[in-house]
Amino acid sequence: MGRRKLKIQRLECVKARQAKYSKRKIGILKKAKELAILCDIDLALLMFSPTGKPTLYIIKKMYPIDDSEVLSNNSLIDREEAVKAKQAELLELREKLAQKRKILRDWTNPDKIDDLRQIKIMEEHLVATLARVKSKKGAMDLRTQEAQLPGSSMESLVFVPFCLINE
Amino acid sequence: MGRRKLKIQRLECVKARQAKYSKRKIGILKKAKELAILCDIDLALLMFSPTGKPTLYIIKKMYPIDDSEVLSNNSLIDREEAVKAKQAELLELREKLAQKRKILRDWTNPDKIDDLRQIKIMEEHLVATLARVKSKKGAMDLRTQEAQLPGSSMESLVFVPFCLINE
DNA sequence: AACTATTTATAAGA
DNA sequence: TTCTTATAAATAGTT
Repeated sequence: MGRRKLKIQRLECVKARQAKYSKRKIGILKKAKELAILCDIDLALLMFSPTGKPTLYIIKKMYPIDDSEVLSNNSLIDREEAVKAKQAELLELREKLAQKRKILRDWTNPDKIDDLRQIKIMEEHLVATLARVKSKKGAMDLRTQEAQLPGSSMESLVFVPFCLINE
Repeated sequence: MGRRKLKIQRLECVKARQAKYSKRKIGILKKAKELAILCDIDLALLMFSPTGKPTLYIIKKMYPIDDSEVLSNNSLIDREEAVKAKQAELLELREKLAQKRKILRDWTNPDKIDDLRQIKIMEEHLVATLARVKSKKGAMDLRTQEAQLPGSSMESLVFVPFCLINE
């Protein structure tokens, strides 16, 4: 799409890479936004510039979920029992939430990461874990090929621990 | 790019959304690949089809890191001391790795997620955490706008706990 | 899946 | 960066 056809291969000149990134970044973000709006889907795009600056773009559908909706799905228990169950559940959730909070603090705090080797091990582990989770239901190539995860139903959760080391 | 100009707004017909997704998905994946190759960058794209099928596309630079490299950076300790330090470090890392493994098992096991409410809470927590992490160094809108994370140096790690609930 | 008329993205240059 | 414009590429509507 230009005066001449461009070969898709690594641009050797650093300045050329940066200039190309500046232009095409705008293009791909526009494409992502259009796709998400037209098709009404969730989409996330994460990219690092040649100088290492990350850009995260998330378009997300809204999911109206409220308690009454969840409650109405359970027609086997009556109103009072449901309320008691909910209270117990809330206590449980509070505990779980505290756990998750601790976990995330651990993972997102760059200060705790003490050297390159540890980062590398963590990364390898994340990649391996991601592969293991996916391999349960479908095959993929983690490095360069498109990966297909299984179709998901109403309640499915897809959690992608995403870890990139950047130069 | 077509017989007529298309308004960028949610296509109301379900079949039209699916058809559009099929076509544009190919396009955006090609764009992502070209950008990553030309500019030699890390890039990840995650999207859910209108029927909920996730597609994860990761292009990643290779980072040649080996022990000798790390070792050579430390000119204050001699060879023998370095080896001892490495051994102690390895033990530590083994412990940490076990911790991480446990954490990931927890996060990536869909069987442990027991209802919509918990998923929602987890998601909200992840979004909040992500926002908190980012707000340390820059502002952004998590929902629809492009987010700029700060530039990162040689050893920086960007960890994005990515969680989307899909209908 | 395939076909094309058009629109859109962008390569090269300023 | 930003703009210009010739050209390549993507894709809308249709079969």
